[in-house]
Amino acid sequence: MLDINFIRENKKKVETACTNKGLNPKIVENLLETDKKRRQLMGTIQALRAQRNTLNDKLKQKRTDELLAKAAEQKKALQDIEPQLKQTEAEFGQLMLQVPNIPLDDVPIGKDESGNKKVRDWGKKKKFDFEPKDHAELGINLKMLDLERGSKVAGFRGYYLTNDGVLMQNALMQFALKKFVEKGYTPIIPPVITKRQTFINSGHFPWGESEAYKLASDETDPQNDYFLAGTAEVPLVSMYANETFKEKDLPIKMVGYSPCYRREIGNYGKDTKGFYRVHEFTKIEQVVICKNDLNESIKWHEKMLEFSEEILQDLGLHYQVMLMCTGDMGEPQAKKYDLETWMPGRNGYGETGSDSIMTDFQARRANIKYVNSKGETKFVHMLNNTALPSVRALIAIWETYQQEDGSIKVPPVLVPYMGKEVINGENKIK
RNA sequence: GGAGGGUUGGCCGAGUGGUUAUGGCGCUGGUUUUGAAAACCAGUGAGCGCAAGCUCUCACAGGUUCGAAUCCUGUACCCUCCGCCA
Repeated sequence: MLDINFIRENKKKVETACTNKGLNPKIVENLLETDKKRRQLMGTIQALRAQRNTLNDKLKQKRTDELLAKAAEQKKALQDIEPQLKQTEAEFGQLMLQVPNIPLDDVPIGKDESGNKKVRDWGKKKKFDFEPKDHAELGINLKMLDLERGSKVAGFRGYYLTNDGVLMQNALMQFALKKFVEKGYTPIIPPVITKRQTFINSGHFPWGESEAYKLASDETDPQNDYFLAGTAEVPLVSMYANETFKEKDLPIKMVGYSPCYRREIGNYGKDTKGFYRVHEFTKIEQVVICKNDLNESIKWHEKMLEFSEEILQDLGLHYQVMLMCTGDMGEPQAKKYDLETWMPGRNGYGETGSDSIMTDFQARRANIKYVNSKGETKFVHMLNNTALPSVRALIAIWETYQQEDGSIKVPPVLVPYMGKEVINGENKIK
């Protein structure tokens, strides 16, 4: 959420942000009209309430029938107009939630992924002197993946991960967690069954509601609806909702470990081969809370990216860093990098992470503040970045580390976590 | 599932229908000091307004009342106990 004062003073800028992010800029006009109406109603009601309070002061001292009659009249006048304000404020609140964050100045303007800019890459595309297989074939041959039974039981995009697939996923998660704990992050397993407000706080709602699995519904109050989070970012952003930090306690560095649930409703028929795009996976996610200072946010944004790159480098995976353009970055973000890892089976890159500056957009929604050294209360800045996702990391590793005999070499950093150096379909560990 | 008790400002905590929501801690500014601490003075929820000032705010949402932190109803959450349970 943006500051309404900022929107009033920077109407053009906000409209441009809407246009560049592919949203209808008309919402800004609607919002400002509703805001005007709301403030007029507030003025009228304030005057009426002032009159009422004066009357009540008099009544307190002396009760007369005349005063009581006047007071009853006052009450009626207020009762006539108050529902209008209530309605207008509800509309205002809904419109405020639809205004996106403003992209930073160095974000390229573009409609879709073709507008993204490559920042750098690391490593090289793996060359094979034999015909390489894709992850599905490798996984099935080596008894790590069962897609047929997965879809029998869980439907389209269902999968069973088995044997060394399980060991490698756990190895990856533990490897990444340990790295972030060493860097001073607090490891957290958050709840992923969370309330509607949690998704609004993180900025996933209203835009992404159809992407989340809805669990329970309370017809009397939509605030009591429960959804499954698609990333640990959702519960981590709200962990400190409605709380106020002291500046000396910042930054807060969290590394979440959670399952992730995604309906993939807008991606029907996309990436149907193997288990590249699935409804459930696990992920290690970084969330940082820092003070309200853009330079501080930018510093953390780069640092968080570096940490995620370090993991891919340790795993020996070739990747590229992309700076997302306005049309491909999502409504709540101010700037976003995607990390794309080389996957030989796709003969292309696949997204394995995204690193975002949220400025105070989430903090306003979640009401997370801090008191600075001057005693002023401000909204915090928040950032998030994937540390490592399970499924797509497995794909990149299997495909990159496959050998001519059909086996897969375990990346050296994972050997201590897996207890073996080669995956060859035998279910044995050292 | 059942019974009871709670939710007040950055934090603690008083307030059971009627001035301006006690008090303390912390924080900010000032006085004093070589500097600091201590002490003392002032400020310290939000909005509107140049200002005087006005309005809102006691978990959230309704209701009763001329008037609600206070009474009633619903919801969320926390605590204690009973039952069930991996």
